[in-house]
Formats: sequence, structure tokens, C-alpha cells
Amino acid sequence: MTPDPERGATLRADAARNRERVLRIAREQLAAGDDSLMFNSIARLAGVGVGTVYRHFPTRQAMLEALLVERFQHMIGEVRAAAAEEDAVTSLHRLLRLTLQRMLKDSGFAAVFESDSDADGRMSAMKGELELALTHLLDRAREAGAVRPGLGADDVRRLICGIGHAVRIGDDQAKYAEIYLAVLLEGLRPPR
Amino acid sequence: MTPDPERGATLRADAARNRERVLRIAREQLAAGDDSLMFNSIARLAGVGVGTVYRHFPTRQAMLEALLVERFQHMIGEVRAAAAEEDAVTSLHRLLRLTLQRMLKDSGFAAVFESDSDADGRMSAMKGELELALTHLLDRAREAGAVRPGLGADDVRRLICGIGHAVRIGDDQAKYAEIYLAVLLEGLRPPR
Amino acid sequence: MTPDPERGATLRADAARNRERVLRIAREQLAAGDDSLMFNSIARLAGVGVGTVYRHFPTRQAMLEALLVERFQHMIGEVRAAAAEEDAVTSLHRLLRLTLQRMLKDSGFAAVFESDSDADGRMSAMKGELELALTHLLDRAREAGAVRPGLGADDVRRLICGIGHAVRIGDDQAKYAEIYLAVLLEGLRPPR
Amino acid sequence: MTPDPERGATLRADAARNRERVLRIAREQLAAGDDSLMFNSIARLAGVGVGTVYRHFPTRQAMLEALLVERFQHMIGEVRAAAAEEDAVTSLHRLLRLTLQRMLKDSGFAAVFESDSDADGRMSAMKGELELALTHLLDRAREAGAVRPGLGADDVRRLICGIGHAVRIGDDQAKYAEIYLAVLLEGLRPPR
DNA sequence: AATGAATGAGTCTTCATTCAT
DNA sequence: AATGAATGAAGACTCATTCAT
Repeated sequence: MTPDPERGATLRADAARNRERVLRIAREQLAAGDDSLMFNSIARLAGVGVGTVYRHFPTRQAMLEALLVERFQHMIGEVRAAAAEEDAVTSLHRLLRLTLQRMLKDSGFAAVFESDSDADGRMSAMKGELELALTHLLDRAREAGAVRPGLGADDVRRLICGIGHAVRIGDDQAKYAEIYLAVLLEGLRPPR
Repeated sequence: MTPDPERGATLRADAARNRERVLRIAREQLAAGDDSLMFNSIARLAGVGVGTVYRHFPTRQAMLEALLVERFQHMIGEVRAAAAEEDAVTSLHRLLRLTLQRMLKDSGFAAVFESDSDADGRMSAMKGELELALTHLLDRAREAGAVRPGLGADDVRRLICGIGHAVRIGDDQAKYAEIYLAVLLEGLRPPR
Repeated sequence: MTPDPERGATLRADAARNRERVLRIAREQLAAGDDSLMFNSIARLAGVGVGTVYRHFPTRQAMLEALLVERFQHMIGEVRAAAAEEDAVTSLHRLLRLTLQRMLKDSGFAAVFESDSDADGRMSAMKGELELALTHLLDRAREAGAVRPGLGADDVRRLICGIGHAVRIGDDQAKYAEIYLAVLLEGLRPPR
Repeated sequence: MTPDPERGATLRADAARNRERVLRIAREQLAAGDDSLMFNSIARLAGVGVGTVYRHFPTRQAMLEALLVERFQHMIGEVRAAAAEEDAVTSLHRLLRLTLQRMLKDSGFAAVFESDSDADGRMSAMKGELELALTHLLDRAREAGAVRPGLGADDVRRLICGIGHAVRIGDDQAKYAEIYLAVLLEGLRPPR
């Protein structure tokens, strides 16, 4: 038995192995651009029964979130670190750039990051911590004149999601990402 | 027989009538928030056979585009008029605000406006004219200092789509639309 | 196109053919003792797609009822004729015997005959007519002293269903049917 | 270790405890109107593994029977007592009324009481004793003129099951039970 | 040109049972 | 003896598309 960091419980060795297999396959599918996450085919590819997949992940959304628990936990650390840095503005910009790139690379991440309704309470909790940390960072950046009043952490989340969307529409994402991000960063500042 | 302005051909009277019925129902469905556009139910509601729907619109995308021909033609006029106005900056802002509201009100419009691949050449042609007119307007606004260099009409289209997306993520669209639009407008300006 | 007596509408020739095929297979399945009426296998055996089966019969109950429309219509005639005969008591006994035998031979019939909730309004209508005719017969048999007061047509229906159930429990149905029916017939009379 | 009266073997204390837990939950489920007796959910509710449930009860039928051992044993006593009473006819009527009410209250009991095939030999043995005792009672009632010749204990069992079925079909069981029982009791008598 | 019945692959989901732990 | 994760057959149902009428 090994502790399962994502469930706060202990999983039988084989169960944990299957869970990981399923998650690995799901990750591959998403990476390959197939965001349908069909339980039957995931099960087949993972070499387990469908029932096993359902046992671990009652819904598609739950699977998506499970796929991202580590990433979100990592992000919380990043945002906290960013909020603690000396130069809040640079820090904010770097954070937003990083987040944008993550969204572009991983559509599953983008989907969960955008969504307001989580299947799993732990995901909601993490989002709450994320928002808190971002609020701190934002407050400091605001003091430095880089953020207009009236824009909260959730607004910034939505806006960066919007920018991600704008970049994705186009055909040369690498090219647009930096430009559109620059537009956002300038737009966040108090109007002249 | 009446000329069919959208097909460049002549349609039998009953065919034209059926076409309009289908479009009307499709419009109603979209307006009612159902963007699945299922051909079978549209056919049923329109009182025609599915085959008839397929004859007129080979794909969902084609139907969507047909639904929006008038709207796009109207838009072309708007953008041209905007480009001709004295105060290009105000004009640009008004145009973007109008477009944003249109996207929020009509998800079908948003989908086609965002898309880079059209089912029907006439839609592509219209988009080309739209881009041309917007380029003019943008050039004039740029001279007035309201648009940074390096941002073309297509960029602005994508960015306003992104803002629309950001607004749609939230639960109180009316509240966010104006704020996020303001962020975009400020962001479009040359950096300080 | 031929008129479809069971739908009150006109069915396309091929549709009618398919409908009959499906009903024939369903009938065979039931006769073979399989009362599960699985749509997929019925479709396969009938040589049609599942969708076709679903189109004709939205639910299992609807299919069962469709299977029995003719039988119920015939029964209505029988009960009316029975109610019109000279010797109401003999007539009632013969009718109940016939019904019991029908229930034992055809479990589908027994199921629909017992059920109080019909999928199709026409079935409910037929049951209503059946009840009416039986009420007449019962009234006449009551006058002849063969039916106790307080027992209506629906009670008799339930009781004969119960007798059918009692017979079915045993292993030698032929043996029990007549005896248990005799018990019922005597029990229907006013108490001594 | 405690002797397990129902298995003729000795059960480890924890095994006996588990067995009782499972039976208690199963009883509750049935009482709550859920007669599906799903092993997985029973196991979950009982706080044991499914495997444990299977170990104790190889089939649903076996579980049902185990649930009813006490009740049947009690019934044997009742029927014997009834057979010993002075007024056999009254006694028989009271017994049938009691049995009917039991069937209506407890669908599990009804199922096992009706069934001719038992999973457990002890259940068959009990049914045998029941039949014997009922035969005595019936013989005495027959002498008193309340039961026609040719009707044995098993027939009466089936008939009361049939009456239970008839009552269950309707929507107002309390109302029909007494009437239909009266029909049966009169029907049991020798024909006039 | 119109019809709409038919198609049937595709997907989802459950649950009785087994067996490795 | 107990566990409960795993299994996967089984069955239900949908809907985009075709094609005979």
C-alpha cells in the first residue's frame, strides 16, 4: 500500500497502478488532441475494464480534475512565490505569461482553469487558494501602478483565459501569444 | 421562381419557402440557447423532411453561415461607415463594443466570426471585405495614437473574440463586458 | 401505402413491413418464453436496425401493447357477445375460463391485462370498453344470483389474474386451472 | 465460537457478527421497498466486503431464505396451534387472513412462500412441516364442511398466493384484501 | 425536389461475480 | 475469513447520414 496523495487515502497497490495507467492514457489522449475522453477506449488502451475507470472517476470532469491536481498544487506554490517577490509587477507578468503558455499547451488545463464548477471539492479548494495568492500579488502590483482598481483576481483569470482563446483562434500561436499578452498587460494598467 | 441571392441560382418557389422555414427554425433554436442544431429536430419543427434540410445545407457550418449572411453584410456597411467617420478612435471603440455585444447575444454569430474556415466561399469573401474595412479604420485610429503598431485587423478580431470569451466564462456577463472591453481598448494603445 | 389499423394512420409500405417483422419476432420471443424483449436482439432477428424498432415502439410496454391490440379488440367482441347471451351465468363462466387460458398461454397478455398503466391511450380505451361490457355481463349474472353484490368488473379482472397467478406457481398448470377456477366461480357467488 | 443454528456448523465470532449485519441490512432494504437486494450495496451498508456477503449467501434466494427462517419457524407453530384448536373453520380463516396480510406487508416473504424451489434444504424441510400441519387443519375444516374435497394444503397455499397477487394489482390494498379473501373462503367450500 | 423511414455504429452505464491481496 | 478492486458482458439508447419511395 502506498499513500495516494490525490485522494488522501490509501490505495491498494494494484488499484493505484490501474489508476495511474488510466490517468496516463487519458493524458496521452488529451495531448494527442482528443479531448473526448471516452471511457471505453481509455479503459481498453489502459488495459483495464471500463468499470475500473468508472470506479476511479465517476465523471469525465472528475477525471480531468484528477489529471490536474498536481499541476494546480504546483501552481499554488508558484503564485505564492510570485506574490512574495520583490518586484511584483515583473512577477505578475511572468506569472501570466507562464499561465498562458500552460493553457496553450494543455487544453485540459485550460478547460478546468476556466470552469467555475468543479466536480471535486479539492479542486475548488485549490482554486480558492490560487485566487487568494493571486489577490495578494495583484494588490502589490496595483500599489506599483500596474493594475487598475476594480480588477480582482477572478477578473484577471478570466482575462487571461480570454487571451488564451484569442491566441488559439489563430493559426500561429507562438507568434500571437506574446503580442496579445502584451496587449493584456498594458490593458490591466490604470487608464491614462 | 425567384432568384436566390445566396446561391446564385434560381430556386423553385416551394424550395425557397422550405429554405426560409428551416432558417427561421434554426434561428429560433439558437435564440433559445440550443446550439446543437440537430437536423432532425429542425426538420420536424420546420415541417419538412431531413433530406430537405440536407439538400439546402450540407453541413451544420453551412447552415450557420447561411443564417448570418445578412448580418455580415450589414456589418460590412457598419465598418465602412465607421472607417469613414471623423473621430476614428471613438468610432473604433463603438464598433468593438457593438461587436462584443453581438457576440454575447448570439453564440452562432460568435462561432462563425471566430472561425477561420468557412463552408461557403461567400462567407469568406465577406470576411475579407470586413477585414479590409477594419484595416482602414484601424490605420486611422493608429494615426490618432489609439492603436499600437503591429496590430492588424485580424488581431483585433481575435482579441475581441477573446474578450467575449472572458466575459462568457463569468456568471454576470452584463457586469463584466464593459470592464473587460475597457481593458482591451487601453491595451490596444501603444505601450507607455 | 396501406392503412395501418393499429395506428389510425397510413404507413409507408416498407415501414409497415418492418413494423410487422418486428412484431412477429417479438411475438416469437414471447412464445419461446423470453419475456425480456430486448430491442437489440429483436432488431437483429427482424433484420432491421435498432433505431427502427425504437421508432415504432418507444418503450417495451408500447411494444407489448401493440402486440395485443388485435387480441384486445377481439376480446371486446367476445365480452359483448357474452353479455348478450341468454344464460348470463354460463356465459360468464365460459368467459372467465377463456380468459384464464389466454393468460396461461400468453404471459405478455397476462402482463398487459393485469397492468393498470398503459403506454398507449388506445389500450386504455380498449380496457375501458372491456370493463363496460364486463359490467353488463356481471350485472346480469348478479341478477341470476351468481355474483355477490359489491364485486365490480375490475374486481373480477383482478381475481382472475390472481387465479392465473396461483395456477402459474404450480408445476402442472393444466391440472390446477380448472380446479382453481371452480373455486373462484363458487367464491364469486353471494355467501350462503 | 458460537454455534450457528442455521448452518449446523460453528462460526467464528466475527463471521457470525458479519452475517447478522448483512441480514439486518437486507431486511431494512426489503422493508424500505427495495427488493433488488444488490449484494454490493448491502455489503457497503453492512460495512463488509462483497466477498463476505457471497461467502455467507451464495445466491439472492439463499439470502432471502435465511432472512425468513425465523418467520417460517414461527409460522409452523402457528399452523400447528391452529390445527389443534376447537373450531377448525374459524381457525383456518384466521390463519389465511394472517398469511395474506403477511404477504402484503413483506414481499420477500411472499416470494419465498410462493416459490417451489428452495436454495436451502432447511427451508424445504420447514415448508414440508408447514404443509403437514396445514393438511391437518384442512382435514378438520373439511369435516366441518368448509373445504371441498380435492383441495390439498398446497392448493390452498397457491390460492392464497393468488389472492395476494390480485390484491397487489389494485391500488387500494387495504380495501380489497378483505373482500377477495372472503371470495376465496367461500370458494373453498364445497360447491352448492 | 421532397420526404422521412431506416440505418447501425458508437457511446454510455450498470452490476453480478471473481480473485488477488 | 475477509476484503473490495477489478472485470467486462450486457443492455440501453442516440443521432448523423443515407436512400428508397
